[in-house]
Amino acid sequence: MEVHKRLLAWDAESPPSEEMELEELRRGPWTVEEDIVLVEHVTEHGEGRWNALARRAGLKRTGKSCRLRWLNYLRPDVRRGNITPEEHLLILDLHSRWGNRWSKIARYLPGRTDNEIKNYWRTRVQKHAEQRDVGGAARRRWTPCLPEPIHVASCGFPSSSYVGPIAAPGRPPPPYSFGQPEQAIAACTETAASSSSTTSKDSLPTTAQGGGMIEGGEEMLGVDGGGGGWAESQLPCPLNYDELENVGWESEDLLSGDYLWTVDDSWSMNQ
DNA sequence: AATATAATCAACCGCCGGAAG
DNA sequence: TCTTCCGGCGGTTGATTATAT
Repeated sequence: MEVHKRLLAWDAESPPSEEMELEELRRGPWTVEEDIVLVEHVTEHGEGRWNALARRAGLKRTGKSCRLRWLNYLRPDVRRGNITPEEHLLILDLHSRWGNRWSKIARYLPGRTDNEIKNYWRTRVQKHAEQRDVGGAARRRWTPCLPEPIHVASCGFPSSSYVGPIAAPGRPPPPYSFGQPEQAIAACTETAASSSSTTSKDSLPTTAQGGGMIEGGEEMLGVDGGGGGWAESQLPCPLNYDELENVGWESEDLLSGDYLWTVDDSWSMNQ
């Protein structure tokens, strides 16, 4: 709020010149110089009012472009590097609930941007899905299958309605480690509550859990997720990834998607 | 070593909703 | 109440890099 006031005052102090308005906007990759200017101005004046910021900074960029550059690249807390197995599973899980709500999903992955997650999904996850599924039907179905194995892996027990397979053939089942589910749920709820602008609109229906979602695969991949899902207050227990590794579930297995796909394949065979 | 192909990622575009005038 | 502006979001594109032939 304070920042906003400061920006308003800042904007009023020096209105944009006519020449600047007429100048051509730059597009394409950002230069180091532009980055420095943007970082300095955001540091000094704070985020928001991106159009004004772009003008004041003398950047020949749109406000949108500045915002995007800051959020996706220049922001100090942005995390770079490979997606970890934990993040991978979390992305799969959250996507199964909310569909392509990338910004929403990104809130649960500190330091990751919606753009990064979106790219990750399209290039790694979706690609893998296409390779594994030539027919298309299974692709639409696979995502809703994921929450339960993840739920089991992280919480140690299946949800009540789940009837699908848990363990991949030739593998030990994921560990059943009860831990403290109350704490986990509380932690998740807290996270959900602290995420900005969470409205009832964003919380998907709570009717279906686990196996109940399998039938609704088609809708699940659409924007806004469609049918079944969980409310945010029903987010998963934090993934107990260490325990997965302790019983022979390697990071590579999870990241390669083989386990996840095997789950889907097994489920398909049961039908 | 050169070329083709695939994978990755930064950036842009268009739409939508909310705030302000 | 209507209009305009701006920020946010998801989808898409295009450039760059990596890998295969």
